Amino acid sequence: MRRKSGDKERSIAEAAVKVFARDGYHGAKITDIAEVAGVATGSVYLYFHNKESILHHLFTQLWKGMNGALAELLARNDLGAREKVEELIDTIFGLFAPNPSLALLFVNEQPQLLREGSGEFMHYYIEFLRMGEQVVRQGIAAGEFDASVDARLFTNYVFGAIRQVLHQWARAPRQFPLAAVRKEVRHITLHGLLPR
Amino acid sequence: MRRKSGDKERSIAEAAVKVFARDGYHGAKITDIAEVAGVATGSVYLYFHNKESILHHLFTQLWKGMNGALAELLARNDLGAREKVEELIDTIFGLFAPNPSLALLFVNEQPQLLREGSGEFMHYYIEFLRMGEQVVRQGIAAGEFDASVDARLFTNYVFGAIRQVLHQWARAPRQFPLAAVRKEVRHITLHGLLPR
Amino acid sequence: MRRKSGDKERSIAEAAVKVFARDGYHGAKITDIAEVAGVATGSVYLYFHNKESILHHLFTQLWKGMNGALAELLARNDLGAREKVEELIDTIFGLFAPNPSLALLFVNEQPQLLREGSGEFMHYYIEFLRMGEQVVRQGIAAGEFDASVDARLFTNYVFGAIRQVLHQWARAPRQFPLAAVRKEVRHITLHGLLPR
Amino acid sequence: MRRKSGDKERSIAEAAVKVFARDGYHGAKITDIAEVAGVATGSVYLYFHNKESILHHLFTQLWKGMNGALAELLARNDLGAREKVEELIDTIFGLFAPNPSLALLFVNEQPQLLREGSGEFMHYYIEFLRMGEQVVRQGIAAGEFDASVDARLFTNYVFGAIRQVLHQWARAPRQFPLAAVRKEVRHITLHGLLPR
DNA sequence: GATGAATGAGCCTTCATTCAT
DNA sequence: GATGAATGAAGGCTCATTCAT
Repeated sequence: MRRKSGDKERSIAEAAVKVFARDGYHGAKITDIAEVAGVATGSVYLYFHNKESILHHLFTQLWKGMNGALAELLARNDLGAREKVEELIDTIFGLFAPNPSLALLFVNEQPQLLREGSGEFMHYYIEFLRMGEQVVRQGIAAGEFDASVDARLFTNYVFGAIRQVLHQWARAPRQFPLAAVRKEVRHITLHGLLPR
Repeated sequence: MRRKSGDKERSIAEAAVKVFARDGYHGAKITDIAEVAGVATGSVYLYFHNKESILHHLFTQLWKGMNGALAELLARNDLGAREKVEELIDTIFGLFAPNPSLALLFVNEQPQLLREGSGEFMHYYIEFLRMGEQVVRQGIAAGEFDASVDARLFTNYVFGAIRQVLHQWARAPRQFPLAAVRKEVRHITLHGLLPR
Repeated sequence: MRRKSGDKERSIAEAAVKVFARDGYHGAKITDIAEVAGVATGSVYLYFHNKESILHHLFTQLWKGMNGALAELLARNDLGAREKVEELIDTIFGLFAPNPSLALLFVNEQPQLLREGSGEFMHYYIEFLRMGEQVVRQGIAAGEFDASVDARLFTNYVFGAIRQVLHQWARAPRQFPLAAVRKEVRHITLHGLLPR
Repeated sequence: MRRKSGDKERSIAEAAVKVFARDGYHGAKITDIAEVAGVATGSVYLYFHNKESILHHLFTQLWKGMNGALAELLARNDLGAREKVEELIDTIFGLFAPNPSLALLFVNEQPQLLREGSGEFMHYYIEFLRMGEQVVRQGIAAGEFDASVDARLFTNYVFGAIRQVLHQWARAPRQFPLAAVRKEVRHITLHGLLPR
């Protein structure tokens, strides 16, 4: 059985993750991506409109996934707000765990993409944050969370924290074992630095 | 003859902050930096060896400042660990407050620079994190902080959180008034999400 | 797909000979070479690493040819030393005859290249001179040549003489018809200025 | 006593000889010449119109000297044609002997200058060759030289030969001691390669 | 006159994108 | 669809020249 053409698109996308992570978006050459993907340079343009659209495709995929996971979580009635937060942290880590390159890409290039402020992924990103805020608000309303916390700011705060920690892990997976990191993050997020 | 003026170097550096923040390092053109600085293109090269060295200069300055502030804080005997943490957060915000562009530059380009893993600023950056850890450890030893916290991870966590929050502020200073943000960050960092 | 054609490399090389001869190496613009070659600017870099390597390529080719011709000559048993010298002079002229631009390039740029003292062509150049000396020494040993002549110096002397004469010819082929020049050079080289 | 301003012009010219010889005309930077001359960059332009004119000045001086020496020689009645040729060779070597850099400059840059075909020095250069031819013709007429020699070509031939030999000497004065070289050149020029 | 900082035109080179095969 | 050679726009950097001091 021959590979379907969808496979080629996927292999280009996967190659792009690696090369973008390794060389940075601007340092990455289309030719290198094609080589890693095992296709000809020109073939990249059969599946993607241009270099930028590859990056956007990756971020759209990524944020669609994060968004979907959070949406699912939000809908569950069997979990309290705190459990949802814990679950969300686990989900995010789980999403990146198999692919450190993806984490590096995510950490390194997201700021640049935000500068432009456009792209399909923005939709998912913004909604993701909004849903995050909602969880916090629900928790506050239910008395589970500290009422003095600003939901929007807190969401950003945690989001940035997790990104940095993911970055450390992706750069040196041995020094920062993911299981430990994940647990620690949950704890800090919930309890802060002061002792109970 | 005309004397080489420190003013000109500074104005180029300041222009670079603006243009790098606006267009990103790779999108920034030396010609634009020169224009914003009010000098000729070639003059940039009287003060900086090349484009990259401008960026490194800015980050070195930045981290020297952060590092110095933290070193000073660390040396003070009149403050407890918690007060030091609070003070540090204030200091960082204070450092960026007058210059949102600097915050954007800092957030956008630092990941790229870390990928290379070299540069004078790295020294200050690494020591900065190390000193951060030390404050946390002192606090734990003094019983001020939760002993179950991992100092290194926590420092990274907070660092990432602050970066993200700064980013939000720099992109929309009105929506995220700095004073409020700063206070909130102190609170979350210390108490976490759960109510006391 | 389009196949990388040896023709294109050759046409770039030939264009480079013309443009280098006309404008000098430093005055020559890659864009002009590409234009003369009938290719796009960027195509030059598909076949050559950079401007300098084009020049080196040309000189390597040139000296490989000169070297090969002399090596062949040296190996022949059917010729005496005097005949070899005569033949060599003819060969050199024959090599440049179809291409005055090549002679100009050779005369104008060789000194600059020697200043650097590196490059693949140096190997062939040095060996060429060494073989020239050897012919002279053989002639002396066989009693064909004046024993008081210093082989090394003589080789350089004649080499310089021929270069200058070639230069004159290349600048004004009409005024210095090659056949006459060639004959005259043979005569002077062997007999000098004084009458027999 | 203060240095006269003529000194400054001379020191720039001398510096230019060194720097041009070392780096080549195109590789030489005005700033470097100024530095070697011990003056400010801008001062160079008080004495020379531009970079090219420095080179032309040097070559004009050089050829004026060569020209003058030959003119003097030509006018002497006490010497035969052969003695004049010998004397001329000695004169040329004598002119460069104290300054190898000048010889390098002369050898390396003359071809480039001839490409342009203009400049005051051309006048002296052409007349120099013409006088050289005249000596040869006088010698032929007097029965001192081989009548079958073409005066013009011979002059060029010898000129090129001497240039190359000078080049070798200037690059490695030890390996090619000037006195020996000079004597050898006289011999070859007069007698050629064949034994008497 | 002297200085050297400032200028800006110019060119080599890269690489995203195209297109003949 | 697939290929990879070909394209050419764009920009970092140099350095001869100028000019304010």
